[in-house]
Amino acid sequence: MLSQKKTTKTLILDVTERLVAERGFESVSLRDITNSAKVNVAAVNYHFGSKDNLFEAVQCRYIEPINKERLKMLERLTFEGRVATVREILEAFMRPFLTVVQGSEMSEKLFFKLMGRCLMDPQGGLPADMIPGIKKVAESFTRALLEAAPNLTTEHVLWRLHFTFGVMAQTLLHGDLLYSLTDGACGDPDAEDQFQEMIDFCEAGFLSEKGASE
Amino acid sequence: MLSQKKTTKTLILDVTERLVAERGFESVSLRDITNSAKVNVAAVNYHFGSKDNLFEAVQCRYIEPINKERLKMLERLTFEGRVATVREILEAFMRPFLTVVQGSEMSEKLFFKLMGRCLMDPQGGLPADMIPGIKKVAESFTRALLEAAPNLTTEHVLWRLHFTFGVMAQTLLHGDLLYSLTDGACGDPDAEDQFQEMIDFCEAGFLSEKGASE
DNA sequence: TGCATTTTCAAACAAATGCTTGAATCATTT
DNA sequence: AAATGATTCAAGCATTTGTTTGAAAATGCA
Repeated sequence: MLSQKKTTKTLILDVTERLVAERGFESVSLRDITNSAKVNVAAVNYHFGSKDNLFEAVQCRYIEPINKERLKMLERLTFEGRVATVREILEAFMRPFLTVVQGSEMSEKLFFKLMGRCLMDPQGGLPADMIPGIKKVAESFTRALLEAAPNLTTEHVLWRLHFTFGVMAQTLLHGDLLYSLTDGACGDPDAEDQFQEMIDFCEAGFLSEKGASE
Repeated sequence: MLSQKKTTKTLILDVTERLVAERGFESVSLRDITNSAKVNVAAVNYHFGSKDNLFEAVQCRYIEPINKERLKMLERLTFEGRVATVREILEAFMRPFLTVVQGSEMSEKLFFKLMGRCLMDPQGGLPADMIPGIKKVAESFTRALLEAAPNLTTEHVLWRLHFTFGVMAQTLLHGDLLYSLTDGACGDPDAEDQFQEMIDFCEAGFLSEKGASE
């Protein structure tokens, strides 16, 4: 059946990711979760083993699909030895946040906040089983960017990927701030618009000739 | 006397900012602080009133001087109607982190981490008496950037300042990550170098013609 | 149906949390 | 020295924290 009753386990997961998105990992207690989900406290330890494990599950749930989607997009770009542009690569790095949110039942705003927290707060270090995936992403994108901008040293590509990461995390976590801060003067923060703004900014940053080997 | 014994109050402040830099606000307890400072638990409430007040003091201690220095640098740039360049303005926005750390007795690494936390974790919302200063900085820099890049709309300047903020926070908080991650292949993260890399990246991002009114 | 497994529940656990108390100690001034 | 105010201290406060327990309820299977 399509609309079967939610199991306790996924109910806990859903409530947790909502609370974490709103308040951050460190500010969410087990009681906050179980009260909000109308579930017994012991259920968390029964289904997940511990609070830490629950938080790991929350972190993996979307980050893993996003990393897979990133690699898939990148692979398509570099298919049969084709050299992708910096802009295309950055798009492959960022757009998966937009595509994956549509497969979830969270609102865009909450989803982005949750992702921002996962990027900035990685609870107790990154979950161990996520690390290989992350390394793969970092390596693949670094390599692709080196080919796309051959006048940049590895060092510079790493730095600029690092900066791109900062732009992304900041926008995910506080992308709604600009809108509320300027009483809407800064335009409706439509996700696709924000996305294009980020790409514009980071592409230009990447292609800067300053400091590049001339 | 120049080298008088540290008062309990500043001792607490020093230990707190070290622990917060290392672990983040939410993960530091009163006992962590008082044990590490070899001071009675009650001393915190006696000298600061509450844990929240102590954290506010930690946040204000350096951010306020930094914001003052930012405004001073900006004012010097725009003296007598002179129009500053985007690069000069970005430098005025970021360099104060470098100048203020030299006046402190913290290590650069810890200081940057602390600043990153203050920017990303603002504990319980920003301290009330910091908000006017922050607004002043935001307004002044937005105005200056609008003059420096007259082809950009207010909307775009706000977005790009926002992105610049992300680059800065990410680098402050995780600037050491790149170094350790690549086993030093990414070069010694000398603060001045990092600083120039950030400026290069953000200047180019700011000056991007994509999306600007042509 | 009856049995076995899975899931839920109220209750309690020890540990840690921020904060307060009232007496003791220190410093400064008269 | 005496008195006054500022500071330190051990001890305890009430809550909240994550986790465990053992019995009840629900579920799946024979």
